[in-house]
Amino acid sequence: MNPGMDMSPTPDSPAAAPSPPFRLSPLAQAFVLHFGEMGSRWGINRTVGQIYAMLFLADAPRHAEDIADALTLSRGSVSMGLKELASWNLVQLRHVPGDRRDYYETPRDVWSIFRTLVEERKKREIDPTLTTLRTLLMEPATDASDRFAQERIAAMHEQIELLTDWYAEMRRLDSERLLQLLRLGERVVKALEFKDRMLGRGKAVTTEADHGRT
Amino acid sequence: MNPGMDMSPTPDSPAAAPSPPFRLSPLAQAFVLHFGEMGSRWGINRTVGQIYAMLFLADAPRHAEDIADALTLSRGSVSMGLKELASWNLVQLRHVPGDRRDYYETPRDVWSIFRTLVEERKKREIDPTLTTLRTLLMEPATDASDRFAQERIAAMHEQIELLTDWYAEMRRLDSERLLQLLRLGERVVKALEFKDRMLGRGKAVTTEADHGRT
DNA sequence: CATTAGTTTCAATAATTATTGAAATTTTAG
DNA sequence: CTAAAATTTCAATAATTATTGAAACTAATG
Repeated sequence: MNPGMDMSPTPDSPAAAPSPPFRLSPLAQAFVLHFGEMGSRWGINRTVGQIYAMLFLADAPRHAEDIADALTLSRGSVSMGLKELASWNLVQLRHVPGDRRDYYETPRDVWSIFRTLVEERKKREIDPTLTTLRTLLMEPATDASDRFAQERIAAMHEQIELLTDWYAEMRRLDSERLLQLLRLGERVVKALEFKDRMLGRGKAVTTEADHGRT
Repeated sequence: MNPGMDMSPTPDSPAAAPSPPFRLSPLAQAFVLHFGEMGSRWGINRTVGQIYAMLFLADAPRHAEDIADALTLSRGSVSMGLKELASWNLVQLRHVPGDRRDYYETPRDVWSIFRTLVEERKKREIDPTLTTLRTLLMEPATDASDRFAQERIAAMHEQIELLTDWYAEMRRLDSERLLQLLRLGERVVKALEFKDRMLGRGKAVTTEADHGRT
């Protein structure tokens, strides 16, 4: 019922090891290591990446000590890593009857993970910039160079907002419809091209972003 | 014709300061500082973020010393920062007749910047993972737990590939069509919902990702 | 072809960020 | 309420990453 349970180390029974050190298979090991390395590029630290990767592959929830064991991390690191993952909703707490330790697992739907990641990055990487840009646009422009700067800032703001609005729209789709839309990709483009031809608009049409000197 | 040119410092004329230290307006300063701070979240360093921000707002190409001046960075940092931006195609080299220094400016089209950024992140953050996942999927699964792990890896691989394929499709659109598509966002979703209703598929339809225990 | 203005490199150092592990805290069970 | 087990915190330290600036290099000029 509770295979991972480690009973208190009884010194008289040599067979009952204090903690059967949790080992990862070479496959899992490679996966975990990759996520650790990529972590830094994804803006999460190695520890967090590794913990996530291990839980993602696990066929059952794991408790903190298993994780620390398998990844040879300190208990403290694991605790902080799990806390961070939890704050991102990338791990969920589970409990095993008769065991008071916290067990963790990752959401099973890969799409939900992806959504969470995008959402989080938006919050951290885009929203603050949108706020700043808006503030700067309210500022009175004193000279010509500032007026030029504000034009550039306005253009940037507009593009980002367009994207985030679109993202907000897409976020409302459930996983299946999102899939449909992605699979449709090519045909959406074709439809747009067709519409353009029907309206007699040629390739010569350019965006307003082309203004300015050559 | 060439306002930014600083002539060689003639020691006999005291009015000709060796380098009129380039100063940013408070507006530009705030913008530059923000990009510096965000830099770390975007996976670029502060220096690079600041240099880019300054050039983005500039109404004319700037040379390295102007940049070092305005941002109080060392010449070495600016050189390295410009090199990195150039490798990302986020700055372009310009030359002023009669001046042998290199001048830099950013692409004017905000969309092109966005594309470059996405492209770069894909290369650095997604492609290596796709490669790793494929490698791990080729590995023979020895036990049940590895077989389970490979299923999870396969699911992840499939989702990522779907996204990158879609991205490749979208990338082929020119700026105008991309704008159209974004503005269409809501209506694309509506069309999908309509199609579903016509086909008699209700809300009860779930994705295959819902398998597994509650 | 020597001089000079400009650029790049890179080893040293500074700044930042991650990780540990002992101590404090919380939680559960008796 | 107390003891035992588990978790979390946080100051110290390790590891990593960014930045500087002097020296090497490059290219244009007279």
